[in-house]
Formats: sequence, C-alpha cells, structure tokens
Amino acid sequence: MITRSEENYLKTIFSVFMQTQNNVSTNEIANLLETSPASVTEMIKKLQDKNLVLYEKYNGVRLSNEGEVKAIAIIRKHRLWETFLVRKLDFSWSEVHDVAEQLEHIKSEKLIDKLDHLLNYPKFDPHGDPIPTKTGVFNHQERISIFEMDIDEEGVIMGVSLDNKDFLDYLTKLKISIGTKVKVLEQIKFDQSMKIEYDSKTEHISKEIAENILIKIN
Amino acid sequence: MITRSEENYLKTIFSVFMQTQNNVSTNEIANLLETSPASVTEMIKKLQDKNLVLYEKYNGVRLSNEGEVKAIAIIRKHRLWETFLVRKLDFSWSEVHDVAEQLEHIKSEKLIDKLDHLLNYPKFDPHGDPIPTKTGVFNHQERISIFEMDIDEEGVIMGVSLDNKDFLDYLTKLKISIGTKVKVLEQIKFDQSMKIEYDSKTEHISKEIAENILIKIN
DNA sequence: TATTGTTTTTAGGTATGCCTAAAAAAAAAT
DNA sequence: ATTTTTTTTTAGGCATACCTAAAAACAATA
Repeated sequence: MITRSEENYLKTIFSVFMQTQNNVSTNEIANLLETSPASVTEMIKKLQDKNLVLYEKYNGVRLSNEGEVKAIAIIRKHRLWETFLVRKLDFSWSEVHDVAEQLEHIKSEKLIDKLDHLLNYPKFDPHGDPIPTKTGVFNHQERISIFEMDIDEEGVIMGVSLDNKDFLDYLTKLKISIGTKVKVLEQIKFDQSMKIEYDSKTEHISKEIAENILIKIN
Repeated sequence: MITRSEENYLKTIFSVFMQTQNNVSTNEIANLLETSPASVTEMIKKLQDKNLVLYEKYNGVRLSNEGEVKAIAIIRKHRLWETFLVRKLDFSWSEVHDVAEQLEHIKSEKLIDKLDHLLNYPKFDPHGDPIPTKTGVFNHQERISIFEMDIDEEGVIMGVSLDNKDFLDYLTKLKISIGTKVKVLEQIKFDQSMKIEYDSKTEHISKEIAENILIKIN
C-alpha cells in the first residue's frame, strides 16, 4: 500500500522532473511540500525501498517506471476531480485545487473510471492541463506563455501555469479564460509588462501574469 | 482539527448509541473498528480532551453535543456520497460502502453543499437510511423488519439494516428494492423463515434476510 | 589548493494511532 | 462472600511522518 504522503512525494517529483528533465533535489522537494530536507531524505529512502524512485545520495532523485505510473495515476485523478468540480458542481477554477488535492487520494479504480465516463472522457482539465488516459497517455499540446509571444502575434489561450487563487480570480475578473483569442500589441521595456488585445478590448498585464498564461503553438 | 481516525470513532459511537441508548463500551467500539480495546481507551481520552465525548472510566462513553454534531455531519457526507455514487456514477447499492467510507472524510463544506444541490437534496440514501440536513435534522421514518410483520400484513420496503455486499447482491437477484410492495404469506415455525409475495410472485426467505429488510409502518 | 558556503544526510526527538502483555476493576458464578 | 471470568485500563513498544541540530559531502571562490 502506498500512503497519502508517499503519493504527494511522487506527484512532486514527477512534476519537477517534467519541467527540468533533471534529477530532483532534496531541497526543492522540501520547499514544494513545505517540509524539511531531512524529512525528504528519509521519505526518499522509503520510496527507494518500494522501488518507486531511483536515488543516489547527494545526487537527487527521479521516478522509476513504476513510480511514474503511480504519479500519472494521481495526476489523472486530480485533474478529473477538478473537471468534475467545475463542470458538475459549479466550482470556479480558482476553488478546485484544495479539494482535488484531497480527492486525488481516494482509492477506487471503478470510481475514477465512472467519473471519466460521466465527464465524457475529458482531455484537459479546467486549467488547460492534459488529463492522462487510464493507460497513462498524455494528450500533449505545445504551449508557450504570452510573455514569450512576439509583438502582433496572435494565439488562443490553452491554459495557465500557475494554480494560485488570486491569480485565477484576477483572470476571471479580466474575463480571460481558456479559448480566448489574444494578440500582443506592445511590450514595455521598463517592467516587461505587456499590452494585449482580446474580445475587442485592450488590457495591460504584468510580466508575471503574462508568464503564467499559456497559448497554443502551431 | 479532527483526524480521520477520530471521525471514525465518533461515527461508531453515534450509531451504537442510536440503537441502544446506552453508553458505548470499549469492547464494542474495538470490535466494530477492528482494533484493540487498549487503543480505544487511548483514543477516547483524546476525544474527551477535545470535548467530543463524555467518558467515565469503566463506564463506557457517549458523545457530547459537539461530538454529535460532528458525527451527524460525517453521516450526512457518507450518505450523500452513496447517493451520488448510485445515482450519478451507476454504482450498485452493494458497491458504494467502501468508497463512501473514504469520501466521507473529505473536508469541504462547499463540496458537500454543492453535492446536496446536484442530487436535489435527497432525504434518503440508496439503502433507505435518512440523510440528515445541513443543520443536523434527520427525516425520521418508523420502520420494522419483515420478520416482525404478521401473517397477511402488507408493507412497502423502505430500506435495509445491513450494509453487506452478499446480502445486497442477493436482494438485487431477488429483484427486491426500495419501494417494492410485500405481503407476508406464511411463517415457518421450524426455522422461522418466511414466505412472502411481491410483484405477483412468491419467494421464500430466511429469518436473517427477513430481519434485515425494513418496511414502513403507519 | 584551501577555504568558505550551501546542500544533503545522519542522529536523536515528537505526536499519532496502532499493538501486546500485565494489572486493575467490574461482573458473574460458585 | 469469595472465587473466577470478563472487561477495561495502564505500561511499554512500534511504524509513520514529521522536526531540529550537527555532521558530512559537495560546490564555489579566493
């Protein structure tokens, strides 16, 4: 049996590795899970004993194949629950994270299959992140942030890279959501903020906002 | 913060007290929770420190008002989740227990309110047990078992008093469900089994089955 | 290369929720 | 009323998942 805590470690290691493609450091895991480096070392050893991670002292950690399967299953559950909360229970996209964080640990294969069916096998969650299939396949969509777009370039918003309530609430206030068509009008040198156009209006967004809104590429 | 384990103790104490109206013994809790009496004593002390139970050494335990509110909230969650699983995810009534046992511990008032709304504020769960309202009010329905009925007496099935997979699967096989009208035809002295009539057919059921099917009274 | 600074690990503790075995209290039987 | 049996509690341990402080390893810089 895999514990809730172990599941959280696997999820964290998976998502950092996805971004960096490098072994994940003890410190980084400790920061993300808001725990001490010492606790992380201890837990990693436990995960190693269970063949869920590959670990060498002082050299970070990565998931084993088995660990990756488990991590993807948790991510699948998290994203399906988020989709359920938004679509069926009228949660806003800024409210779903904490609840999904709990629901993702419920153990029942049947439950998650039925949920998937109820939602009609969604490919993306409310934040635009891909929902892996039962067999662990991600529907990958190349995305870049608005910050990386060129002047006059256009794109369609496909997701966000930050799951923070204030950020998401602000986007809602700006009426920016998945599917919105945007065009970059100007980039201000001084603070790297940007002027963008969408829904026939212009808005001025900070660098931090621009960096965390993702648009489709190709 | 109340832990998952504490919640399970409260739930158990509540349901035993409901049936017996007496202080609940250490041993009984231990049996129901499949733990040792020593662990129960220890936990009860912790619950006492949190003012969730009233406890005197060697004299059993009962819930405080605060503990009862908490217990009812958990039962509400459990029964709403069971209703959701059956109505929305096509679980059979024999499959819901274990999953609901996990889901009942999810902490989110909003989640449960929304679920209640989605299900249109159900008053009874799939086993015919009342679902307390948000304010803790039970919709009480007087029920007796088929075993307690007299010969030629008729009634409508309102629920079951046993949440056991084999039992519920057998009822499904017999096409006995909530709402079914039944009439007692005969009671066999020897083994106290019964002949009953429903849906224009007769069936022969054991004492144990008859005891666990509940019909409406008055 | 030696020193300084950072990261990681080890060592030793804590709270939770279990356990077994033994002691104490209560209940039942003689 | 005393003995026996049952129930409950206490005492001492164990695993999980955290912690802090100190030691060890690694990385960066003079």
